Amino acid sequence: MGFYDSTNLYPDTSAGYLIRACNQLCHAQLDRAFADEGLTCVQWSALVSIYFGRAPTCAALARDMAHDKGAMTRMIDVLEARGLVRRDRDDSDRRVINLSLTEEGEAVAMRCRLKVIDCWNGWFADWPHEEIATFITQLQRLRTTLEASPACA
Amino acid sequence: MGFYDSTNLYPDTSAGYLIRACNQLCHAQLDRAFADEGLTCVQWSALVSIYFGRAPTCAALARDMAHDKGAMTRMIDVLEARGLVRRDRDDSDRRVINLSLTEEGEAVAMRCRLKVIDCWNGWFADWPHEEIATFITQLQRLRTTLEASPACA
DNA sequence: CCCGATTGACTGCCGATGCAATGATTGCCA
DNA sequence: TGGCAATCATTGCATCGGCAGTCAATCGGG
Repeated sequence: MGFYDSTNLYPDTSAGYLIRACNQLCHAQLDRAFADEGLTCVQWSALVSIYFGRAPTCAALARDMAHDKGAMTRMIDVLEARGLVRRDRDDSDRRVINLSLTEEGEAVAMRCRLKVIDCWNGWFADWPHEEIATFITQLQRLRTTLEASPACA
Repeated sequence: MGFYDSTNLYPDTSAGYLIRACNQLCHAQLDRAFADEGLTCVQWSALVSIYFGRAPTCAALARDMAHDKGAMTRMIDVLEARGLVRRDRDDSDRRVINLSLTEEGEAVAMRCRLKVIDCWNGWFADWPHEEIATFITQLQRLRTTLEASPACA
């Protein structure tokens, strides 16, 4: 019935294993690429999420990035202290603190974005564009599934 | 030339962003699935890598999992203390310590493997098998590229 | 109108991770 | 043969992330 059974799930054929490895390697490389901006890969992701309006608040940002809420608060502390992010309490709902980028925050995020574009174009250099597109679509699909899956047996 | 440019790299279309999200979500779910065995997702990966002979030593295991070498030592400490992993100093090269699973280690790893198979079959339930296969192939390819890429501009 | 449930931000605590340095061992090359 | 580089395991150190708990604000049902 299913794709996997006891005869074909090995480290080298396991989607989870491969995704983990890709994430680790990509993460490490981007961290190095961002070093001269004093940013972390994760911090940059947060800036971009805010920039493109995916996450108006701290809790939404944590959900969007599948990141811990508490850790996110501390991370925004850092980014705010560096003058990259602004916190403004919401008028209609006083629990909420709205996030936005400062001018410098936008500038840094966009500079780093160019670096990321270069990295990925390098890694995808040999791939037909069509194949990249389906790969991205599949990742989106998997992500949606995982978000919807509350637990597994 | 490249696939990405300033007009199409967004959180929702970025491979890195999506891979990170999938990894986080999958990781969290597997951690919960392994809770009754007292194992972490990462610990299980280590057991499996050893089991299938991908990583005879601690350093090789760290490389295979794109994990920190120092952290790996401590992780093996834990697994050894629980009686899941054995350490044996190599005869020919006295620097290296060979790793192997105890009987209980094998048993735990295989029990967890069944859970992982169930999880992934659930997540891939709607996918044609052919599509899953190409997805895995693409992940392998990306992993190889990332391993070979020393740095990026 | 009030009380319980929910949501958002924040904090303390613990374990895990990444980095750098150390000591021991081996291999290589002049 | 002697010394230098590389590799392996290990260990501090600082940081980060996940979990649980707290407080404040909002929402919804009786």
